Amino acid sequence: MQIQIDMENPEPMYAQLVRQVKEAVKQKAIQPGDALPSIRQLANDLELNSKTVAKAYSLLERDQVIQTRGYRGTFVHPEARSHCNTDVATEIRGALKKTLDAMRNAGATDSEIRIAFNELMNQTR
Amino acid sequence: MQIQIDMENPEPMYAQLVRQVKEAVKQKAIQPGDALPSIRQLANDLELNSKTVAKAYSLLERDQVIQTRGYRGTFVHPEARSHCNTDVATEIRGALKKTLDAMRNAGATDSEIRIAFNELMNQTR
DNA sequence: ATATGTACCATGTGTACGTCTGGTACATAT
DNA sequence: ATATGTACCAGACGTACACATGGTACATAT
Repeated sequence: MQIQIDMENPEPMYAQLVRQVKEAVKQKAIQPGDALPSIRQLANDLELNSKTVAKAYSLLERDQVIQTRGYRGTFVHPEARSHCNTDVATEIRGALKKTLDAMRNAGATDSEIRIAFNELMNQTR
Repeated sequence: MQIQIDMENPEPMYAQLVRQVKEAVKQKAIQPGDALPSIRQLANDLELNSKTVAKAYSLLERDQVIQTRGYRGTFVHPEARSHCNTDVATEIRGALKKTLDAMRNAGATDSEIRIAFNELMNQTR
Protein backbone atom coordinates (compact mmCIF):
# COMPACT_ATOMS: atom_id res chain seq x y z
CA MET A 1 0.00 0.00 0.00
CA GLN A 2 1.51 3.21 -1.23
CA ILE A 3 0.47 6.64 0.01
CA GLN A 4 1.86 9.71 -1.68
CA ILE A 5 1.07 13.17 -0.39
CA ASP A 6 1.82 16.05 -2.73
CA MET A 7 2.13 19.29 -0.81
CA GLU A 8 2.03 21.28 -4.03
CA ASN A 9 -1.31 19.76 -4.95
CA PRO A 10 -4.15 22.23 -4.34
CA GLU A 11 -6.17 19.30 -3.00
CA PRO A 12 -5.87 19.40 0.81
CA MET A 13 -3.54 16.82 2.30
CA TYR A 14 -6.23 15.21 4.44
CA ALA A 15 -8.40 14.88 1.33
CA GLN A 16 -5.57 13.24 -0.61
CA LEU A 17 -5.18 10.76 2.21
CA VAL A 18 -8.90 9.98 2.35
CA ARG A 19 -9.06 9.53 -1.39
CA GLN A 20 -6.01 7.27 -1.57
CA VAL A 21 -7.22 5.02 1.22
CA LYS A 22 -10.56 4.58 -0.54
CA GLU A 23 -8.74 3.83 -3.80
CA ALA A 24 -6.60 1.25 -2.05
CA VAL A 25 -9.77 -0.46 -0.79
CA LYS A 26 -11.30 -0.45 -4.25
CA GLN A 27 -8.18 -1.90 -5.81
CA LYS A 28 -7.99 -4.45 -3.00
CA ALA A 29 -4.54 -3.27 -2.07
CA ILE A 30 -5.88 -3.45 1.46
CA GLN A 31 -8.47 -5.93 2.64
CA PRO A 32 -11.33 -5.62 5.14
CA GLY A 33 -9.93 -6.38 8.57
CA ASP A 34 -6.40 -5.28 7.70
CA ALA A 35 -4.68 -3.11 10.27
CA LEU A 36 -3.80 0.42 9.29
CA PRO A 37 -0.83 2.34 10.66
CA SER A 38 -1.54 4.41 13.73
CA ILE A 39 -2.18 8.11 13.38
CA ARG A 40 1.20 9.05 14.81
CA GLN A 41 3.02 6.38 12.82
CA LEU A 42 1.49 7.41 9.51
CA ALA A 43 2.05 11.08 10.28
CA ASN A 44 5.71 10.30 10.87
CA ASP A 45 6.04 8.25 7.66
CA LEU A 46 4.35 10.87 5.50
CA GLU A 47 6.00 13.75 7.32
CA LEU A 48 2.63 15.20 8.21
CA ASN A 49 1.26 16.58 11.44
CA SER A 50 -0.68 13.98 13.39
CA LYS A 51 -3.71 16.26 13.44
CA THR A 52 -3.90 16.13 9.67
CA VAL A 53 -3.88 12.34 9.65
CA ALA A 54 -6.41 12.26 12.51
CA LYS A 55 -8.76 14.40 10.47
CA ALA A 56 -8.54 12.02 7.51
CA TYR A 57 -9.11 9.00 9.76
CA SER A 58 -12.16 10.56 11.39
CA LEU A 59 -13.71 11.16 7.97
CA LEU A 60 -12.88 7.65 6.83
CA GLU A 61 -14.51 6.24 9.93
CA ARG A 62 -17.62 8.34 9.46
CA ASP A 63 -17.93 6.94 5.93
CA GLN A 64 -17.47 3.46 7.43
CA VAL A 65 -14.38 2.72 5.40
CA ILE A 66 -12.26 2.13 8.50
CA GLN A 67 -12.91 1.25 12.12
CA THR A 68 -11.01 2.73 15.03
CA ARG A 69 -10.87 0.57 18.14
CA GLY A 70 -9.12 2.90 20.55
CA TYR A 71 -5.86 1.52 21.87
CA ARG A 72 -6.21 -1.57 19.65
CA GLY A 73 -5.56 0.44 16.54
CA THR A 74 -7.37 1.14 13.28
CA PHE A 75 -8.65 -1.44 10.81
CA VAL A 76 -10.30 -1.57 7.41
CA HIS A 77 -14.07 -1.80 7.90
CA PRO A 78 -15.62 -5.23 7.12
CA GLU A 79 -18.01 -3.54 4.68
CA ALA A 80 -15.41 -1.10 3.41
CA ARG A 81 -15.77 -2.15 -0.22
CA SER A 82 -19.43 -1.19 -0.33
CA HIS A 83 -18.81 2.06 1.54
CA CYS A 84 -15.68 3.37 -0.15
CA ASN A 85 -17.72 4.68 -3.08
CA THR A 86 -20.09 6.71 -0.91
CA ASP A 87 -19.22 10.23 0.03
CA VAL A 88 -21.56 11.90 2.50
CA ALA A 89 -20.77 15.33 1.13
CA THR A 90 -21.54 14.32 -2.45
CA GLU A 91 -24.66 12.41 -1.52
CA ILE A 92 -26.46 15.50 -0.35
CA ARG A 93 -25.28 18.01 -2.92
CA GLY A 94 -28.41 17.32 -4.94
CA ALA A 95 -30.83 18.48 -2.27
CA LEU A 96 -28.77 21.55 -1.56
CA LYS A 97 -28.56 22.48 -5.23
CA LYS A 98 -32.30 22.12 -5.56
CA THR A 99 -32.91 24.45 -2.62
CA LEU A 100 -30.45 27.03 -3.90
CA ASP A 101 -32.06 27.02 -7.35
CA ALA A 102 -35.45 27.58 -5.75
CA MET A 103 -34.09 30.55 -3.80
CA ARG A 104 -32.59 32.11 -6.90
CA ASN A 105 -35.80 31.61 -8.84
CA ALA A 106 -37.65 33.38 -6.05
CA GLY A 107 -35.51 36.44 -6.73
CA ALA A 108 -33.07 36.15 -3.86
CA THR A 109 -29.67 37.71 -4.42
CA ASP A 110 -26.59 35.56 -4.13
CA SER A 111 -25.51 37.90 -1.39
CA GLU A 112 -28.77 37.35 0.49
CA ILE A 113 -28.51 33.61 0.08
CA ARG A 114 -25.00 33.64 1.49
CA ILE A 115 -26.06 35.79 4.44
CA ALA A 116 -29.00 33.51 5.22
CA PHE A 117 -26.73 30.48 4.90
CA ASN A 118 -24.14 31.89 7.28
CA GLU A 119 -26.74 32.87 9.83
CA LEU A 120 -28.22 29.38 9.82
CA MET A 121 -24.80 27.74 10.01
CA ASN A 122 -23.70 29.90 12.93
CA GLN A 123 -26.67 28.99 15.08
CA THR A 124 -25.42 26.83 17.93
CA ARG A 125 -28.74 25.03 18.02
CA MET B 1 -40.63 61.17 6.21
CA GLN B 2 -37.46 60.92 8.24
CA ILE B 3 -34.49 58.78 7.26
CA GLN B 4 -31.63 58.39 9.67
CA ILE B 5 -28.51 56.45 8.72
CA ASP B 6 -26.21 55.48 11.57
CA MET B 7 -22.75 54.73 10.25
CA GLU B 8 -21.76 53.20 13.60
CA ASN B 9 -24.60 50.71 13.37
CA PRO B 10 -23.32 47.26 12.40
CA GLU B 11 -26.40 46.96 10.18
CA PRO B 12 -25.31 47.88 6.64
CA MET B 13 -26.38 51.32 5.46
CA TYR B 14 -28.33 50.01 2.48
CA ALA B 15 -30.17 47.65 4.85
CA GLN B 16 -31.02 50.50 7.20
CA LEU B 17 -32.42 52.42 4.27
CA VAL B 18 -34.51 49.49 3.04
CA ARG B 19 -35.86 48.86 6.51
CA GLN B 20 -36.76 52.48 7.17
CA VAL B 21 -38.58 52.88 3.87
CA LYS B 22 -40.65 49.79 4.61
CA GLU B 23 -41.42 51.12 8.08
CA ALA B 24 -42.49 54.44 6.60
CA VAL B 25 -44.92 52.59 4.33
CA LYS B 26 -46.31 50.58 7.22
CA GLN B 27 -46.80 53.68 9.34
CA LYS B 28 -48.35 55.44 6.35
CA ALA B 29 -45.77 58.19 6.53
CA ILE B 30 -45.59 57.70 2.77
CA GLN B 31 -48.52 56.68 0.60
CA PRO B 32 -48.71 54.46 -2.49
CA GLY B 33 -48.02 56.67 -5.49
CA ASP B 34 -45.91 59.17 -3.60
CA ALA B 35 -42.69 60.22 -5.28
CA LEU B 36 -39.43 59.32 -3.61
CA PRO B 37 -36.26 61.38 -3.86
CA SER B 38 -33.94 60.42 -6.69
CA ILE B 39 -30.97 58.20 -6.00
CA ARG B 40 -28.48 61.04 -6.36
CA GLN B 41 -30.65 63.43 -4.36
CA LEU B 42 -31.11 61.05 -1.46
CA ALA B 43 -27.44 60.11 -1.53
CA ASN B 44 -26.59 63.77 -1.24
CA ASP B 45 -29.04 64.38 1.61
CA LEU B 46 -27.87 61.37 3.62
CA GLU B 47 -24.23 61.92 2.71
CA LEU B 48 -24.01 58.47 1.18
CA ASN B 49 -22.54 57.25 -2.06
CA SER B 50 -25.14 57.01 -4.79
CA LYS B 51 -24.27 53.36 -5.31
CA THR B 52 -25.35 52.58 -1.76
CA VAL B 53 -28.73 54.21 -2.28
CA ALA B 54 -29.09 52.54 -5.67
CA LYS B 55 -28.56 49.17 -4.03
CA ALA B 56 -31.30 49.85 -1.50
CA TYR B 57 -33.69 51.04 -4.21
CA SER B 58 -33.07 47.96 -6.35
CA LEU B 59 -33.94 45.72 -3.40
CA LEU B 60 -37.03 47.75 -2.60
CA GLU B 61 -38.17 47.46 -6.18
CA ARG B 62 -37.57 43.73 -6.25
CA ASP B 63 -39.78 43.40 -3.17
CA GLN B 64 -42.37 45.56 -4.97
CA VAL B 65 -42.36 48.26 -2.33
CA ILE B 66 -41.32 50.94 -4.83
CA GLN B 67 -41.48 51.39 -8.59
CA THR B 68 -38.74 52.97 -10.65
CA ARG B 69 -39.85 54.62 -13.89
CA GLY B 70 -36.56 55.65 -15.38
CA TYR B 71 -36.26 59.34 -15.99
CA ARG B 72 -39.68 59.92 -14.41
CA GLY B 73 -38.37 59.08 -10.97
CA THR B 74 -39.21 56.57 -8.25
CA PHE B 75 -42.60 56.08 -6.58
CA VAL B 76 -44.15 54.06 -3.82
CA HIS B 77 -45.67 50.91 -5.30
CA PRO B 78 -49.49 50.86 -5.46
CA GLU B 79 -49.49 47.57 -3.52
CA ALA B 80 -46.64 48.63 -1.27
CA ARG B 81 -48.57 48.08 1.94
CA SER B 82 -49.14 44.42 1.22
CA HIS B 83 -45.55 43.93 0.08
CA CYS B 84 -43.62 45.84 2.70
CA ASN B 85 -43.93 42.97 5.15
CA THR B 86 -42.50 40.39 2.76
CA ASP B 87 -38.79 39.84 2.60
CA VAL B 88 -37.55 37.52 -0.11
CA ALA B 89 -34.59 36.49 1.98
CA THR B 90 -36.72 35.63 4.99
CA GLU B 91 -39.34 33.84 2.94
CA ILE B 92 -36.98 31.11 1.88
CA ARG B 93 -34.95 30.68 5.04
CA GLY B 94 -37.25 27.82 6.05
CA ALA B 95 -36.44 25.62 3.07
CA LEU B 96 -32.75 26.29 3.44
CA LYS B 97 -32.79 25.49 7.14
CA LYS B 98 -34.60 22.24 6.43
CA THR B 99 -32.00 21.21 3.87
CA LEU B 100 -29.11 22.09 6.15
CA ASP B 101 -30.61 20.12 9.03
CA ALA B 102 -30.96 17.12 6.74
CA MET B 103 -27.30 17.39 5.73
CA ARG B 104 -26.16 17.58 9.33
CA ASN B 105 -28.30 14.62 10.30
CA ALA B 106 -26.71 12.67 7.47
CA GLY B 107 -23.35 13.19 9.18
CA ALA B 108 -21.97 15.92 6.98
CA THR B 109 -19.44 18.20 8.63
CA ASP B 110 -20.14 21.91 8.79
CA SER B 111 -16.94 22.32 6.82
CA GLU B 112 -18.17 19.95 4.13
CA ILE B 113 -21.52 21.71 3.97
CA ARG B 114 -19.81 25.06 3.52
CA ILE B 115 -17.54 23.68 0.80
CA ALA B 116 -20.47 22.15 -1.08
CA PHE B 117 -22.42 25.39 -0.70
CA ASN B 118 -19.58 27.53 -2.06
CA GLU B 119 -19.01 25.20 -4.99
CA LEU B 120 -22.68 25.35 -5.94
CA MET B 121 -22.81 29.13 -5.54
CA ASN B 122 -19.73 29.66 -7.69
CA GLN B 123 -21.11 27.70 -10.62
CA THR B 124 -21.99 30.09 -13.40
CA ARG B 125 -24.67 27.66 -14.41
C1' DA C 1 6.55 2.87 30.52
C1' DT C 2 4.40 2.65 26.01
C1' DA C 3 1.00 3.20 22.53
C1' DT C 4 -3.78 3.87 21.02
C1' DG C 5 -7.57 7.36 19.54
C1' DT C 6 -9.47 11.59 21.04
C1' DA C 7 -10.16 16.17 22.98
C1' DC C 8 -8.90 20.78 24.01
C1' DC C 9 -5.93 24.96 23.83
C1' DA C 10 -3.59 28.01 20.34
C1' DT C 11 -1.31 30.46 15.89
C1' DG C 12 -0.41 31.70 11.02
C1' DT C 13 -1.54 31.94 6.06
C1' DG C 14 -4.27 32.33 2.20
C1' DT C 15 -8.75 32.94 0.09
C1' DA C 16 -13.45 34.59 -0.46
C1' DC C 17 -16.93 37.55 0.49
C1' DG C 18 -19.76 41.79 2.08
C1' DT C 19 -19.73 46.53 2.35
C1' DC C 20 -18.75 51.00 0.78
C1' DT C 21 -16.42 53.95 -2.07
C1' DG C 22 -15.07 56.16 -6.66
C1' DG C 23 -15.37 57.03 -11.63
C1' DT C 24 -17.30 56.57 -16.26
C1' DA C 25 -20.84 55.75 -19.58
C1' DC C 26 -25.40 54.91 -21.55
C1' DA C 27 -30.45 55.68 -23.21
C1' DT C 28 -34.17 57.83 -21.64
C1' DA C 29 -36.96 62.25 -21.70
C1' DT C 30 -37.51 66.97 -19.94
C1' DA D 1 -28.05 71.25 -20.75
C1' DT D 2 -30.23 68.70 -17.07
C1' DA D 3 -31.95 64.80 -14.60
C1' DT D 4 -33.55 60.03 -14.31
C1' DG D 5 -32.29 54.88 -13.40
C1' DT D 6 -28.88 51.60 -14.77
C1' DA D 7 -24.56 49.29 -16.06
C1' DC D 8 -19.76 48.55 -16.11
C1' DC D 9 -14.92 49.19 -14.46
C1' DA D 10 -12.06 49.30 -10.12
C1' DG D 11 -10.16 49.46 -5.15
C1' DA D 12 -9.89 49.37 0.24
C1' DC D 13 -11.27 47.45 4.54
C1' DG D 14 -12.87 44.08 7.78
C1' DT D 15 -14.54 39.51 8.68
C1' DA D 16 -14.99 34.54 8.29
C1' DC D 17 -13.35 30.39 7.05
C1' DA D 18 -10.28 26.21 5.39
C1' DC D 19 -6.02 24.41 6.00
C1' DA D 20 -2.03 23.06 8.45
C1' DT D 21 0.74 23.51 12.23
C1' DG D 22 2.10 23.21 17.35
C1' DG D 23 1.46 21.65 22.17
C1' DT D 24 -0.89 19.43 26.17
C1' DA D 25 -3.90 16.18 28.35
C1' DC D 26 -6.97 12.23 29.04
C1' DA D 27 -8.70 7.19 29.52
C1' DT D 28 -7.85 3.17 27.46
C1' DA D 29 -5.10 -1.26 27.62
C1' DT D 30 -0.70 -3.57 26.72
